Amino acid sequence: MSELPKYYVYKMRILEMIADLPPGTLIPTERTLALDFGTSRTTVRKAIGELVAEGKLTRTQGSGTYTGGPKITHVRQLTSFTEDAQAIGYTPSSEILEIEQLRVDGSHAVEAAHMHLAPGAPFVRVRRIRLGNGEPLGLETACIPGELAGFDERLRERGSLYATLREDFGIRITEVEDGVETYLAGPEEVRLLKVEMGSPLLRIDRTGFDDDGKVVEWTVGRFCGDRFRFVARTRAA
Amino acid sequence: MSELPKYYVYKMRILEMIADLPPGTLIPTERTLALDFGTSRTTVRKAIGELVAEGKLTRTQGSGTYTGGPKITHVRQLTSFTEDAQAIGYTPSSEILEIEQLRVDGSHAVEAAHMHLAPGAPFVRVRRIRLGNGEPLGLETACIPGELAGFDERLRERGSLYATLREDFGIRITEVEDGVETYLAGPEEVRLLKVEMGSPLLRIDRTGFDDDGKVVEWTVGRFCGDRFRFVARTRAA
DNA sequence: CGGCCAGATTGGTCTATGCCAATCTTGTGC
DNA sequence: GCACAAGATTGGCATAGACCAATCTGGCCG
Repeated sequence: MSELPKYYVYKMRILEMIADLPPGTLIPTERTLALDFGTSRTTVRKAIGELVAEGKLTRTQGSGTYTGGPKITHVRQLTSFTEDAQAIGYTPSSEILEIEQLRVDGSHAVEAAHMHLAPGAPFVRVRRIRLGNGEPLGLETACIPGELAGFDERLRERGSLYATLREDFGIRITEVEDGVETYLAGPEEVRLLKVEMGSPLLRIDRTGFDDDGKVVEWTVGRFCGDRFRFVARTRAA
Repeated sequence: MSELPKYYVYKMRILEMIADLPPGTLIPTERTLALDFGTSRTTVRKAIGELVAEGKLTRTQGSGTYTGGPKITHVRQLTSFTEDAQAIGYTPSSEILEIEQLRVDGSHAVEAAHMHLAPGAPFVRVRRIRLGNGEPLGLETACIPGELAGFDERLRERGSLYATLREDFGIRITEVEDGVETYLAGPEEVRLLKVEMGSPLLRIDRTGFDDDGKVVEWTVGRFCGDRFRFVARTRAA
């Protein structure tokens, strides 16, 4: 017996098989591969499962398993998703799920902590799906402290959160802090982002400050790790 | 039957079980949990597997499954691992695996592309394990274009790559671009970082530029997604 | 020709089971 | 008491098979 697990050996063999295939190519079925390799379907599934998590394959129940495409690179500087996505050359869009004007209560402990808000303080919460070229890339929840009259209509009109804050409400974000960590997809992400249960996501949270160092934005996004790449460029002081 | 997969239901039940437990607490065995839940061990393993990938549990063969600790946050500005890690309050260290003075050949296609080097051009490659408080956090491979005489000794002496480049070789990095994406652990990461096969990692690549915009550093790191959090802070122009 | 339905195909989940490898425990012999 | 070896425990890997759900295909019928 080899030193490596079988499923990992097959993973590498499948990787070779698909290396030169164009994106979207159908590969043999799990049952076929199991027969070819002389192993069980369970083992093949584990191998394919990792390749799916890495974005090299995609599975569709009832249809088959296909090769995947290249990653989309996302440069995030002092701009927003909408603003900088356009500059890179893919078409960004958003689907608004929910806009609410809220007041801090017991169920907003996390938000309140990040924005330094006392119980009862007003804030706006926006939940959106982020799309690139029509494909869902991530799920983003943005919170802005304060009471913003007519925010709903303004945002739907402009499309860009940052532009709306700047143009319509005079809120200027001059410094941001981005945090990135890994996260595994749960039911909500599966449903909205069309990823597999348990596939790794990038959890990106952003805190935006104004000139006075006050927190004027707090956003959490869960982006597909296999379709997304976070880039930050930093200059010397 | 519920709409959610069983393994996901059990994952949540286990999550509740361990919510209030201190880090390092032993939880029941997989076989016990399978009996308690009235399900198979395979299903319990899948549930536990995801919790492990998220860093909430750790498994040790022959010993048992234990609750995990909180994440370490890593702020990365225009500094290096060594330099900024100290500021946060945990003890960073490195274990040098390999230092080589190389020349670009066919096996260095990726490195050559990122550093804009022609075949035959010299560069130094350093492979290190990054530790925080003695625990392995990541695996980093740094490449620096050029022929750096006595680099090996200087680096081992100083410990910090950036300090060595700056103090001993007059190389100043004034701008960096960091990229972050997800990655799954393979055999090498399993061996060196003590993570599970297939667990999600943060793959962080950094390109460093000097005043002239020339690439003077290219680094790739694979950091434990469950122990690591990447933070970038950006100011307005 | 177009629309619809039945069956085949394919991935998704789960079970039951076996053996291996790392670790821990226990007891024996010195 | 201590060291070491044997056995028990625990997670790691793999198998074979079953059933479900989504999808696709092909043929029938209007």
